[in-house]
Amino acid sequence: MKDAQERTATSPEHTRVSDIESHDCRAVSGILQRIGDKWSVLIISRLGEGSRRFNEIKRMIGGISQRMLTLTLRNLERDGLVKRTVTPTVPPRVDYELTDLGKELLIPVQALGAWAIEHTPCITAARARFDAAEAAETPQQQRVSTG
Amino acid sequence: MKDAQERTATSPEHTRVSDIESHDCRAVSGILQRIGDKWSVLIISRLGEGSRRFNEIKRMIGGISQRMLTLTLRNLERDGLVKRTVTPTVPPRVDYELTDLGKELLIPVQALGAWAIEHTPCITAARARFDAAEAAETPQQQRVSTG
DNA sequence: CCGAATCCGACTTGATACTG
DNA sequence: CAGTATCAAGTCGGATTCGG
Repeated sequence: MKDAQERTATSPEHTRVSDIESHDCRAVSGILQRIGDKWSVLIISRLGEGSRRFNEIKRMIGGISQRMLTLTLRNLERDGLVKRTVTPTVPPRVDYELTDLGKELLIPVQALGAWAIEHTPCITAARARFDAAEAAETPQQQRVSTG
Repeated sequence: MKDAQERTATSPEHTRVSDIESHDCRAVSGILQRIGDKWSVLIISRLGEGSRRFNEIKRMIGGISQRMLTLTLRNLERDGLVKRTVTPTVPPRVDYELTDLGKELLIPVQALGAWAIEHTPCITAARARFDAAEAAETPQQQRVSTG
């Protein structure tokens, strides 16, 4: 509780940016930032296969630190997306699994995932094209004319 | 180009985290971080209605700085999601619109958006519950037992 | 009107060490 | 095994300023 930086940073007072028209989009944006935070989707996907233990998840993902795993898991739990079950045995055991809400989220997330997998080559190609074009014109021009 | 910090930060060499099984998930994660970066979804949504000018988007979203709008738009353009059209008139005019790829992305994004709008109350409630429970046990205990 | 460049604060992420 | 605490670095985002 010292830093108070690890929780959600959505300022409740700052929500009224301009008008009511954007409240839908902000909701979407908020969800996307929660699940788009680099680890959440990976975890949710793994958990979609079934209940998993802490280090099991850690091992499956590979590259995540305990800190980030704990943090992400707690945020997910906080949002009611995953359920945490502790078994106070001598070697402590904690299992995580998706809640019904989490399982529902899995559906649109996987849809997006399917899109991503299908179109990643397109995006990669687009980036290559863009970078090439940028590199070709930067030395002398801004971004207009040339042809 | 001084800082070179504004472009994508996905390390190409670091992609091989552990094994091949996670390559799908990392693709999803990558896409999610692109579109989950606080402004992309808002912009894509607005652009889904049709072609828009720079300050038009800025005004519609409200709360975004030129810097972020420019940056986000360029990243989106780089990924082949939006098309940029300049009209070199005396007051410069630049229009942005979704490409076909962008329009396709709009579909799963809107699905996720629908989910978000529908379940935001659930999540908010879950958060409230979690925070209340946390506040009730933190003063003396960690996260186990209590009852 | 569109956008680039700079400065700077805040949040995020990670490495490491320590506890139960 | 599971989780916390601390510290350092990297990235993001915003205000401001300047140019076409």
